[in-house]
Amino acid sequence: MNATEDALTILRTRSLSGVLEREIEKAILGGEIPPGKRVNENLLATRFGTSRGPVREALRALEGLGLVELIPNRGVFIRQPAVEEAIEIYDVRTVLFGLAGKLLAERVGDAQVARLKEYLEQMEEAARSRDFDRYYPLNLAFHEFIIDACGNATLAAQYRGLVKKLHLFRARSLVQGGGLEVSNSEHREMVEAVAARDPERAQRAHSDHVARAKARLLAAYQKAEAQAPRLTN
Amino acid sequence: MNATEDALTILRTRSLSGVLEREIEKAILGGEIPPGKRVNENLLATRFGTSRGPVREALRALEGLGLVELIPNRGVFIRQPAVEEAIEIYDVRTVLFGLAGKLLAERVGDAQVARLKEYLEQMEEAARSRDFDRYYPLNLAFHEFIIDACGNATLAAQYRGLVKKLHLFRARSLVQGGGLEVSNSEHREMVEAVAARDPERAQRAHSDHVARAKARLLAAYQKAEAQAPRLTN
DNA sequence: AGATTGAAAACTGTCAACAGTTTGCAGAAT
DNA sequence: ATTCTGCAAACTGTTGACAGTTTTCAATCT
Repeated sequence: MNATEDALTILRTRSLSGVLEREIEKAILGGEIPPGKRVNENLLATRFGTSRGPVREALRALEGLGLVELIPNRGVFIRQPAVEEAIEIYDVRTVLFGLAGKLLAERVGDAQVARLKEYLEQMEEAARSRDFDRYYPLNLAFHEFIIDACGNATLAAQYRGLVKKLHLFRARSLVQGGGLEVSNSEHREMVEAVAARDPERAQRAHSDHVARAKARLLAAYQKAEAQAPRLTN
Repeated sequence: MNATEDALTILRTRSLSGVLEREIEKAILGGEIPPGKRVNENLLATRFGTSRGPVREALRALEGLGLVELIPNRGVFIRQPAVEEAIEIYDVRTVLFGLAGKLLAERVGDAQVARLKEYLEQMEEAARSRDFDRYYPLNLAFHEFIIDACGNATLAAQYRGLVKKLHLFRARSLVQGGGLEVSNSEHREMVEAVAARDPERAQRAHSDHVARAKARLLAAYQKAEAQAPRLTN
């Protein structure tokens, strides 16, 4: 039953170019194809065992997501956001995440609050033991949970698109700058505001969290720039 | 010179599928292809004198914009947002436009303030004389100006995408509900806050403006629903 | 040696055709 | 009369090939 069900769902939701889109996106975000580089349609086609048609369709979809850029007669290139664009993205993320916090506080259920507190405790424990490898995926899941639970699919889609673009930022290693404890005290305030069902406070807590992350990124970036100016070219 | 320049720029920025994308988008937003209807690839291809390849690429791009939906083996369908999605979009627009107002207040120049006041006066005049046909494009240009002048291209792209989606909302005639004078007093507060270079006040004024537009839409929608429930199915 | 030119190779843009699926319809069975 | 069945038409998904452009590289010239 499992096998047939799988086959059915696969066939129903297939669309070669759809699969290709996800697969190519994975290759791009995984850094397999370095930013700035041209994407070779033939290479991708042979790699996935298809013709160039579906590959081109997938690339056009990725262009809409802002992950690649299409230059006529030269091909598609992996986009490479400059600092300015990263800042733009952070500003937009700030208000989007704030809205997510507000909406969540308006509709959150007890079970969801429990989940949030669970995440919080696990992250605090990971932070105490300086276990970054454990902290990072928890942090990701925590934010994903909020974005999903706020109940606005439009917001979720836009937010996820921004995060993907941010992954192409060349100095994205700096995005993590800021330390675990600092970030976690902000998480606590977010959860408390949501648990109190206080939309306004939750909105402020959530947007402040991203705004501070932007400030941390900027500080780390300027520091790195001073040490190795070549990074910024 | 004009002709050669035109030809050059056309050739440089060409890409048949890019042109097709804009053209098909125009056909969709213009209501030529009604929401919910399937788009016939062959028809579009013959209409524009191309083969189906570029048409398919353009449709995949439009799918990314959220204007059409792709169902495997059945084709692409014009999306038809429900009220719930329209509400979602308004909520996101609210915070995006608020951010635009804040950013604008932080960076606005005297010339831009003058332009804003110009728009305001023209709109007020049109409102006084109940000239809706003159008011509507002015209102559109006013909002476009703010979105462009705020200096955040990421925000502008997202905002424009949302507005396009809203055009597919079946009861979009209701979007205009609310009256010219009400809306214009809100415009005045927005411009004054920006002119005062008060980011916080500008953010509130701008987001309140969209939030009130959402409320007006909802009121008009529920009223229409009570009169003709079939609209809501 | 370095710059320049020209041809070949590689790659993108587009097309027409074929395979497989869905849809519409006519005829048969109930 | 209505439902079911099976066939035909229409349409989507995908492919391979061809045309035109860009890139690479070697031979030539300064």
